[in-house]
Amino acid sequence: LVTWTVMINALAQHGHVDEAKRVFDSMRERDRVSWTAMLTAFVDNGRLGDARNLFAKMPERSIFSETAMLTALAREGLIDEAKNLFDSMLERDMISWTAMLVAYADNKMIEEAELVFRTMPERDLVSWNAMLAGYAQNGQFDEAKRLFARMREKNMISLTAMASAYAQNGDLESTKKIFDRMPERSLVSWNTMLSAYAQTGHIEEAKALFYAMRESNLVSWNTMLSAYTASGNIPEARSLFARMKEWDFISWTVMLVAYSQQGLVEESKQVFDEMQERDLASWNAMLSAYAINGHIETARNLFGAMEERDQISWNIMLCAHSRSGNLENAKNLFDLMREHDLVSWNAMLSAYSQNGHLEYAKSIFDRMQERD
RNA sequence: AGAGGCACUGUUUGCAG
Repeated sequence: LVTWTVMINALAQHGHVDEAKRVFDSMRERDRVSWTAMLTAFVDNGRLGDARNLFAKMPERSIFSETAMLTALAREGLIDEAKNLFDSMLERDMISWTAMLVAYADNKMIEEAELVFRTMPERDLVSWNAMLAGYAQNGQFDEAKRLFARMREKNMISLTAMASAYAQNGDLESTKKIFDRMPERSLVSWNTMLSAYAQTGHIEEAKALFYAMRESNLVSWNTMLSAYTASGNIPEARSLFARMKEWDFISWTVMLVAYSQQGLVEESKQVFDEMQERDLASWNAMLSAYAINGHIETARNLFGAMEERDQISWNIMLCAHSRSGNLENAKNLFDLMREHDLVSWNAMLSAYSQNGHLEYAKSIFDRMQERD
């Protein structure tokens, strides 16, 4: 039984989910461990539907399978379902509480995450790290710093998370200070340092670090790629892109955006067309390429052709109309949107002000729930 | 002896910077 379960894990880790499922189906007996192993096999390979079916069919749930399912739901943005599952759990341990914390943080619900962190019965280093990363990833830099200062125990992950928060804030010096003082560094830590150089335009340092790294992965290559594109160095970016062994959505999108930022929409479109598969962010990037380069009609058509749209897609169109002073279109879009975030409100604010409706702009401003 | 939680890269936010 154990051997078979190990097999499922191994197969799933190499992306052979269907093989894993065949092994699972052929097992004479299964225990809770093998059920959970199969569940995470689906989850790790992005098969939420299968994971749900399996979860529904499980003879007995355990805290393991429930936590795994909770995380899977949250990663798909199904935070309400994740919360319901959490509430229905018969027992919860530190891991499931932390999973719930992360579920909120991943869905940008930082206050809820905070509440979980404060109310959970006990916290270990992972919980602290999760809260720290939650702050950092949601742009709550001061909160991150404060929490970091309060931590009585820190490991490599805590240090890397804090370094990353500094990097995001453009504070190269502090990032480097943490990095240099780290007792041990993982590839992720190195990538974080690389990213700090990239974001602050220190190309030479980025390059030196990149080539000095003992090992590198796709994230390192993508980061180096964005170091070049962020500084407008398309030729170097192209050459690096050509030397890459593998590419993911991010690599392609970085190139697409680079062209768009130089006003080279045709080149962006070429990149887009060369992509074998596209995710929503790459569609949005293409949409934005048209929108910010004055091809609003083309953007509109693309928007209409998209199978899936998120808040960002809508904002791109809204901002395009707002920028071009088309108040009516902006307003229509705004009314059609399900949700309005800061970006959408700002776009409307700017549209009204541009058209001389200052008082109305003021009234929008007063109605905004969040401001920055 | 086998299963669940944490860190790194891309897409939207102005006539100011």
